[in-house]
Amino acid sequence: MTTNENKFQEIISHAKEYGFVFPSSEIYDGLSAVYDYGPYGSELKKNIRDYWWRWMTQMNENIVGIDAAIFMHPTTWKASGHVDNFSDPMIDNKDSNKRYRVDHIIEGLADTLRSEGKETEADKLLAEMDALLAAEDFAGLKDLIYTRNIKCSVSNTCNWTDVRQFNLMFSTEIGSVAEEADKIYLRPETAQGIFVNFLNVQKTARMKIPFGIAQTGKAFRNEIVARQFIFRMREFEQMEMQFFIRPGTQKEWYEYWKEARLQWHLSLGVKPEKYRYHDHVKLAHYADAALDIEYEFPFGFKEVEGIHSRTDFDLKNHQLYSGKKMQYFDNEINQNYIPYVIETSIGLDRMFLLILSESYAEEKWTKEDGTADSRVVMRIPAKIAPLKLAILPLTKKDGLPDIAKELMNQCKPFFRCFYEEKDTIGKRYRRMDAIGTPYCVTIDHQTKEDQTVTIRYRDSMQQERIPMSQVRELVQANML
RNA sequence: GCGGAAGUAGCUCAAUUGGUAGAGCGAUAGCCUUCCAAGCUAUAGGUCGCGAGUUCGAGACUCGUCUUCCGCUCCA
Repeated sequence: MTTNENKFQEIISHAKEYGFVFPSSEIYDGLSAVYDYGPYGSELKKNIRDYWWRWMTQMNENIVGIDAAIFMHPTTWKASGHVDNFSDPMIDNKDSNKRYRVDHIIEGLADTLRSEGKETEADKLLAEMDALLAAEDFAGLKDLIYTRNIKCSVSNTCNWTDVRQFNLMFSTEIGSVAEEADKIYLRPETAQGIFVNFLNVQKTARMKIPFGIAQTGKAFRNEIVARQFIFRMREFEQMEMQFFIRPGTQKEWYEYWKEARLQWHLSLGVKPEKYRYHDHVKLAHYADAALDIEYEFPFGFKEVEGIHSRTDFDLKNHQLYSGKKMQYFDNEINQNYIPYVIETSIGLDRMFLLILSESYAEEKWTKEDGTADSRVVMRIPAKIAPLKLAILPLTKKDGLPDIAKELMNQCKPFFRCFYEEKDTIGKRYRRMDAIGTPYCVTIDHQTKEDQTVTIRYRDSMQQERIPMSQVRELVQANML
């Protein structure tokens, strides 16, 4: 465990030192739990996003993409249930100025009762609380806290404020005059942008059920605690796909996407034993089945992607709130219905962290002359590596840089290349290992005679001589 | 949010009892022309996280504050 924690620290340091991830606004001491992606990080993130996008849309003829706005009509979030469910009643103690979730302090009392053997009393208390929460009876909740004499653990007093709703959605005002009616939210999930466009997409792209709509984009949640580097951030990017299906077929499609999405992860060469499914016991308000695909991060198994069977909850509610029919006419069975939905939702930032965790390695070995040698290598899969190819003239004399630049010009329209003539060749290889460049090509004096170059492979450190004319094809062949 | 720890150059760390802020690595430029880091020369880079206080004098002591990490908490 200790070594894993160290490894996590090393990954974070490495990410900063080599231009993958910086703390946001670092010159102002940073902004808590907000991060910026650097030169190599932004490339890697883009490549992960593109790889997902191609796999979802290009490789599935029945899935199309959209790019919806972050701002949405306020009613969207009433229909989706976020206004009611994405928030928790809170209460503040006036003496200590501490804020608590109401259900937590009441559950705390129930636990105390249980530990005193008063099981039935504890159950009765929780039942009472659930009824009040369901009825949104905030005054009743406050009474409950007072009559049970629940005290603040800091000030040890009962001097409470009223119970208030604390929303986990970020809000802002649209328009230059701040009025209640103009209050809008930053989307807490990208999914709703897909649901409200269901009819537009289905009609314009002439989609037939079953079909999917994919989208990537930023979402915002005002988490009480955001931690663990880029794992839990208040601003994050999702890659989501909503798959619309005939009601009653949700079980089989749920199973299908559960398996298909794991295959996507494995296609990046991640070891299968690092993944596991985690079925949700407590289901969210919209779901009739849900699971997480978890990855073993240095800090334990954590969710990377969620597969949710969302039923017709979202479309049905948008139909209710908007008054627009969110229906599909199915020719095969000659019926109108509101489609059911299977959602696959993956956190791009989490996937990024997964790739860093999986790729980062420190290697040590003994050289032929008996001295120790080592390197830090990022074994990032070639298809998503920030740089694909480094082109290195062995020396900067004898016209070698000219040949190298010629190869550079041949390759750079097709993939990201990097040119470097500074320092010894070994040092340049190490630098490329540290940012995960899968291929290095060296131009030497022999190149001038027979047009061959040395290609060096990052993972094996093996090298071989190939004709310079084959470099582009070789790299491209390994990018898919 | 609570508790604990930490913050000095890009990184890792020094600086005696409170007395002029240093090294290695890295970076940049040049030399060398070398197929797996750590050869030579030079240069740049720091209001010691920030703000007060004590003191003739603070990187060091005191208080506050910010940030990060760990644990708890939270987590659609």
